[in-house]
Amino acid sequence: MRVSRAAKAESREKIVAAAARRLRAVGVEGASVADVMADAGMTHGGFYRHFADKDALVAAAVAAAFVEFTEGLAADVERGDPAAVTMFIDRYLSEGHVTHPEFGCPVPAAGADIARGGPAARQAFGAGAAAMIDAMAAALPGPRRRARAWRQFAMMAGAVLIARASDPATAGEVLAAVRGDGA
Amino acid sequence: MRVSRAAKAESREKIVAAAARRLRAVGVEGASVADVMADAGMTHGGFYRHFADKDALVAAAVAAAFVEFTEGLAADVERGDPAAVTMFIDRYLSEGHVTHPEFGCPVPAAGADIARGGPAARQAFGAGAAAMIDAMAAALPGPRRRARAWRQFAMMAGAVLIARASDPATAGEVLAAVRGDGA
DNA sequence: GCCGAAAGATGTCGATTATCATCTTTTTCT
DNA sequence: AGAAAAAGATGATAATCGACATCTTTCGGC
Repeated sequence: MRVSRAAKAESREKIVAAAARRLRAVGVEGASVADVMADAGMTHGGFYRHFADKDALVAAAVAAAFVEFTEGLAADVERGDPAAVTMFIDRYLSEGHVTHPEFGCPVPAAGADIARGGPAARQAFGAGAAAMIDAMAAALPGPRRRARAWRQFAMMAGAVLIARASDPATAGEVLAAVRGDGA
Repeated sequence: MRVSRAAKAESREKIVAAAARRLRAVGVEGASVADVMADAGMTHGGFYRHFADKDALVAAAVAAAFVEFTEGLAADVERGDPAAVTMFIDRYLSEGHVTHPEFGCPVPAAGADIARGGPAARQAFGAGAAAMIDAMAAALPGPRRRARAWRQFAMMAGAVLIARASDPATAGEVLAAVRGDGA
């Protein structure tokens, strides 16, 4: 059952979107090819018409996850909203982000998995993170914006990672400490 | 071939130490029971004489990994070394730590895996992280030590995670930015 | 309109893994 | 000392997963 060019492109997008979500929810190894294809509304058979192997899918999914998660920030920055970074920080440290990694930042959700993977995924990961820093730095006032954006972002990613992996009391403590930082 | 009580305790320690290392190197799912037992110098058969299931091993290994990684810091703090935190930070952000997760901090190496695991592992993770913050805060001058320790630690963990998962250029940028922070 | 090509379905295969069963051998308790 | 218990070795099992083969059906080039 061959489909049109447009339908194939649509299929690929569905696969990548499904992988981007499932990858953040259950990790790279937990996101089986068959499960991702089922989420995309297909069977596992057609997978290798779109990707050479699972590594290629992971790389594409990481890139898509960064774009999806950064959309809001990028739009606010583009509009010149002076509260763009503050709103992004609040969202990042929100309870919703901690409890729903499948729609969240790829760094705490899949960073360690990507670190163990191939260079293609790491390239996509680094590019996605750098793009996010571009947006943050553009909306930040004062000097040394880029270094300050990296530090702020690293702190948020670490806090969400610790909060997700800890008991509720410890999670609350680290989130409160990082939320309290006015920088 | 039954062994003595002392030998059993020694076996258990070897299993936990091997799991703590392998868990940080290849992740929870990558660290198979058989591999861990082989690292400990045994076959997979005796595993369930020590642990109810793999989750129990992971919880014990996470606790051991925190203790092992925090040993140096805790000793320096105990001795009253004023540079204890500074030395810990330098070690945390060193190239050796980035490239050798098997001996490093459990947060960037296994945090996401623990977040997806059972409550026993999360309890051990939170307790280990809190103990690390105890040591840092005790050696930090000034007010609000505990919150500042959490922020510093979250930033370091996030930076190492990003560095490991990114291309070399991006990794160098985030590490330089976080190293440059005098706090 | 025809024919080669290919997207996706169905099925399979080898490898891996957590867990359990059994057996041997040595320890520990009485 | 003798008997029961158990640590660890060996082996097996059911489930899972990545990857590939094959088949069907439709698309795209002529």
